[in-house]
Amino acid sequence: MSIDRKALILQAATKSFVQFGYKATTMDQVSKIANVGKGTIYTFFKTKEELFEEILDKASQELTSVMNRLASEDHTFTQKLLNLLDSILEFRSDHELFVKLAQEVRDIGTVQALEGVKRMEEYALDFLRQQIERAIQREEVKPCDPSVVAFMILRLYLALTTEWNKGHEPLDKNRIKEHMILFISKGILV
Amino acid sequence: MSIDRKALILQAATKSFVQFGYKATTMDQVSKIANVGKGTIYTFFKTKEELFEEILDKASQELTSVMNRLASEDHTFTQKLLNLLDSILEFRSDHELFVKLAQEVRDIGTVQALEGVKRMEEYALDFLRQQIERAIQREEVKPCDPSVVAFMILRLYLALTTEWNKGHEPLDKNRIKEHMILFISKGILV
DNA sequence: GACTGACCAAAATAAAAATTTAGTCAAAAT
DNA sequence: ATTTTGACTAAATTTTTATTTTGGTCAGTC
Repeated sequence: MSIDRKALILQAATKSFVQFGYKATTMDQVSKIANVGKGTIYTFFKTKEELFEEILDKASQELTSVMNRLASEDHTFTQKLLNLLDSILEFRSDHELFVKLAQEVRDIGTVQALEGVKRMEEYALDFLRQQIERAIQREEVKPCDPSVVAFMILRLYLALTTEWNKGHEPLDKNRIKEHMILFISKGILV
Repeated sequence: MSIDRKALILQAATKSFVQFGYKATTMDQVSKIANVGKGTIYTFFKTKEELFEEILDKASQELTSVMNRLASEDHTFTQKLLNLLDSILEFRSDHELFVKLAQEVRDIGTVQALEGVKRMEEYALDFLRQQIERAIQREEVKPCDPSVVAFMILRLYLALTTEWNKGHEPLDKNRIKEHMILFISKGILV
C-alpha cells in the first residue's frame, strides 16, 4: 500500500492555513508542502473551499469531542468552564487557526475566513449556552439570558487571549483563567 | 458683534464626524453645513486633523467631567459603575462618535479614526483602573490586576453595546446594565 | 488507473489615468 | 483695516486599464 496522500494533503493544508490564513494559502504551495502533484489534491477535494471545510470540520469535531467529554463529567459549572479553558489554552492548534482566521477577517476581510470564524464561534456559543441553560435548571447559575451570557463569556475569553495582546505583553494561561473565573463565578466584589 | 463662526464650525464638524466618520467628512461639506466659506475654517483650525482633535478634546472633557462628578460621590463601586453606565447609555453623543470611529477603523482603517478611538479608550481605561485601585484599597473589590480588570469591563461594555448588534437585535439599556452588573458585582453563580 | 504539471480562464494585483479634496490666497465684503 | 470668501493648486484618492497570479483541468506519464 502506498502512502496516504489524503492525510498528507490535509496535514500540509492545515499547516498552511494556520500559518498564512485562507487566502495566502495557494494550492500550488499545499501540493509542494505535501510533496504531491497539484492534480492529486483535486482527486480528494473538489475545490479549495472544500479542503478548507474539511479542516474546519475536523477542528469542530475535536472541539465538540472535548466539550462533550467535559460536559458529561460530574462537575460544577465553574469546574467545567475551568477545564474547558484549560483544554483550549493547552492544545492551541484549533485556537491558533481561529486566531489566524480572525486576523485575516480584520485585515483583508476574506469571506471564507469569515465563514470559518463564524462557524467556530457558533459551535462555542452553542455549547456554552447549553451548559448555562442546564446550570440554571440545576440552580447552579442565576436566572439570566443564556445566549447573552454565553456571548459575554466568549467575548471575555477573546478579549484576554487576543485583544489584550495588541497593546500589552500577553497574559499567561493562569492569569487568563484566574481573571475569567473572577468575573464569571464570583464577581470582583469582596 | 457677529455670529460665533467658530462655534458654528465645531457644531457642523461634530455632526459630520458622527454621521460620516473622519474620512468621509470633507472640509467643503463642513463649510456648507456651517454656512461659512471654506477659508474661514482655516482661520480657526490649521488643518482638518486639528479640527478633529479639538472635537475629541471636547468629548474627552465631557467624559472626564461626568466621570469626576461620579467618582467624587460617596457611593459603592457598583453604584458608581451603574451611574457611569447610565450616563454613557443615556447621553449617547460621545458614545456615537466613538462607535462611528470604531466602525471606520474596522472598515477602512483610517489612521486618525484609530487615534481617536485609542484616545477615548485610554481615557475610559484610565478612569476605570483608578476607581478599581481605590476600591481595592477600600477592600470593596478583591485584590486583582486593575489594568486587566478595567480592560475586561470595557470589552464587556463594547461587546454588549456594539458587537452583539452585528448578529442580534440590540439589547435595551436595562438589559445591558443588568448583565454588566451580573458579571462584575456578583458573578453569575447562585 | 493513480498521479502529474503545463495550461487556461478568472481572479487578484499593480500601474496609469482621472477625479476629488485639503489647504492657499488674491479679491470682495464688512 | 480686518474678516470672509471661493476659485485655484498640489497631493491624495478613486477609477480604469494592463499585468501577474492562482484555482482548477486534462492530456500525457509512470
